[in-house]
Amino acid sequence: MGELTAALRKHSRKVTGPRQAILEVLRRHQHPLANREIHRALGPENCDLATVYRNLHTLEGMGLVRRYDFGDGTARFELVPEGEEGHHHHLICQQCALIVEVEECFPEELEQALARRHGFTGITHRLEFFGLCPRCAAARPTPAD
Amino acid sequence: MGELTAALRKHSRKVTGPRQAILEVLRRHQHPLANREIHRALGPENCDLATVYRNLHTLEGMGLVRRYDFGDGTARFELVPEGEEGHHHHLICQQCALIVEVEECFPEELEQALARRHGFTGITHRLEFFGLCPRCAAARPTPAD
DNA sequence: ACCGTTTTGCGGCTGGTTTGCAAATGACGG
DNA sequence: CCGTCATTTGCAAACCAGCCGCAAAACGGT
Repeated sequence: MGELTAALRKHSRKVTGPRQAILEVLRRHQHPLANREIHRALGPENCDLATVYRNLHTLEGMGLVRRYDFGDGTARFELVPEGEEGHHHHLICQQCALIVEVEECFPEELEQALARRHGFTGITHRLEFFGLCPRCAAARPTPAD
Repeated sequence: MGELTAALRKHSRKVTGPRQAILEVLRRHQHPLANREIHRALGPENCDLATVYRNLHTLEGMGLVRRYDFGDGTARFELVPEGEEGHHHHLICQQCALIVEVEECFPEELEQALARRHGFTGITHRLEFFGLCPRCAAARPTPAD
């Protein structure tokens, strides 16, 4: 993939096996993946876990990959689609960890107003939704009040 | 404070020194506090760090305390005010960690629509804002593009 | 093919959080 | 006021995601 090569060149980085393999894994999976999961998908034999960590950090810095935090103490990563700019959020099932991508986003004008009111600049936000997916809700009718 | 006692009773929990002390610390501070900070405020002599962790977990489960995640790998806790139901969010300076409470929240109707569309129930969300506070912005004019 | 720079693998280490276990403590009935 | 029993605490060790240093291996441009 030329895009990877180009991005790496621009940062004087090298096109290595692990890097390509990691992006390939992310390309195959459409959900945020944890370092550990990527490592497992690569085959622990082929690449050290530390290398996975380092590369995701690097790729994130180059904007090829986006980091998500679901609050469980594990960072997850998704491939940033071609020319894609804006971020998106997720709806996560608290039971089975099913992840659904969500296009809703916090209203831009509200965010700007908020920033202005407090004099903050360069404002961003982190937003994730949690709930019980249909499958899990069916399997567990009423969670015992 | 009878509310603490009542809540503890309801869960067959005991009213212990550390528990009261922890709530007292949270009552005095209006910002989310990390376990370590609470421990320090208590005087490391008076209560073990592990106890702080355990109690915050317990208190969270009883709804007396609310957990916040600012994405730095450290959980923070705030006292839930009397009869307070709704949560609130925070605006955090990425430079100096200044925390401002914000009343803006993700639009209820959008969240409901989102849940309905995907068949999710019991939906909640986690939302925090990040940016550069006025002080830090002044101290660091242009973050070098 | 050569050389300088970047990466990798490996082991060790950090910092937040949890757990096992024996001793201490709170709740409650007598 | 005291004994009993479940809960809680302190302590230390275990855990876990993530990070670091270093020597060896891989890459890119010549």
